[in-house]
Amino acid sequence: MRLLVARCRVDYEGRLSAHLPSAVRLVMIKADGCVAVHADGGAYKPLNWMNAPNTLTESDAGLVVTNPQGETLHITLEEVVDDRTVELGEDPGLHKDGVEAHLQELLAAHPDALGDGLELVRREHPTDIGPVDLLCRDAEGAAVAVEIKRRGEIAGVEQLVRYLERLERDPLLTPVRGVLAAQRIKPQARVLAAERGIDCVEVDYDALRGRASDELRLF
Amino acid sequence: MRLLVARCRVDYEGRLSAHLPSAVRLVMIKADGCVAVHADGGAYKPLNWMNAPNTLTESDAGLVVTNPQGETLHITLEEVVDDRTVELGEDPGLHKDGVEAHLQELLAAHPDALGDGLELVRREHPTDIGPVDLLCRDAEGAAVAVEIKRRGEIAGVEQLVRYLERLERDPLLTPVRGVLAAQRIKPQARVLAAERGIDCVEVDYDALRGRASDELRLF
DNA sequence: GTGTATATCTCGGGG
DNA sequence: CCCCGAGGTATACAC
Repeated sequence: MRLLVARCRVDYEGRLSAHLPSAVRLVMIKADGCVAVHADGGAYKPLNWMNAPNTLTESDAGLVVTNPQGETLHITLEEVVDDRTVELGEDPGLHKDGVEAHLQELLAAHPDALGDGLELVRREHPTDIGPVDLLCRDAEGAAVAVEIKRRGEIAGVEQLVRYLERLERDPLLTPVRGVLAAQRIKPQARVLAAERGIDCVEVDYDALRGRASDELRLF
Repeated sequence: MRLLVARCRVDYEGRLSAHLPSAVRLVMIKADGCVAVHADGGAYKPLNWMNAPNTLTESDAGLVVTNPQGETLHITLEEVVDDRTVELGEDPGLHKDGVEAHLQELLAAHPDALGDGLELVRREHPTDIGPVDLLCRDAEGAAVAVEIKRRGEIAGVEQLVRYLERLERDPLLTPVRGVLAAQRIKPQARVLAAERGIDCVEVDYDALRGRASDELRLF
């Protein structure tokens, strides 16, 4: 990784045009060739960048980065403050826990957390516009489609409505009830869900995980 | 800005849990206090980060960053390879051209690009859930609501459907036709738009800009 | 502050 | 390869 601190101007031409007037900034060039120009603030997003794969040419004037789509990033160097290269090596990568996939696993194992007597029919039940997270049957044998989100927002309700439209057309399933399950559901999503006849269930991730490990302990 | 290159382990606890095993990485600490941990590849997104505002405490063991929401980032330092601080100063900021706002300007000036005989009534026509990008009348005097996107996706169709629901309630407007205008429209968005009776128009940004500059040249 | 819409989104998965 | 969905999305802006 090369860390170049310099007074520079930057111009990007591609999906849009973007220009940075002269200032001192950090130019980070990674081993895979990707380039990012950072100011001393503004979260982790760079002011300007070019992802790999690209071709980088350097001259006294500065850097020109071009990618296969014909986008260009021109970095005009006016004064180099610091320029060093460090060896980082391969990164073993990030391990995440607590994303939607885990919530889906837990709810597939414990569908009754979504309603008494609910039983799983299948996960990722396919429709022609994408898979429904969980398809269940309730105690009366009626079909229940479940959309799972970490955070329940309007988009999640609309997604479930689209699935329900499709599922209702299946004579083996109809009528189909809809359930939006999330760790937190926003008030506006609740309002829209109510209008569309969809039930909302807030799920306690830690409690579910606790149930899962309790059961493991029994065996 | 402080650029710390070190063998480290990183643990984030907050909206999810994320862990990085030991490796050499760049820890970037900006003047506003935000922290980003970068590997030597993978575009501009850091492996782990903590945005400002936060509190940063440092010891021999490493860094602990905490934000007001109670999220924590632990960076355990095992071996410091390099550690330097550079002065960057205030950044004059980025100037952009070619985003959705510009497409809206161009289409407001040339509504007939969306359909023969279309005329603009107003931009950003207000409804109680937000403004419609363009409200037009067609050659027969019927109302047309236009939603403009750089890329037409399902969310854009849903957005337009919500606006149409509201506009239809206005006796001076109803019936209202919907048009989704974008530089590119994805297949799934087309399918949903067709079901909802919404027209799709792909717009050539460069051609529109050419028309605009042609007209300037006439005067 | 919440809510809404955008983004050169990035990133990963599936066909 | 493209399409699609998720994200600790981040960011700007209106209310």
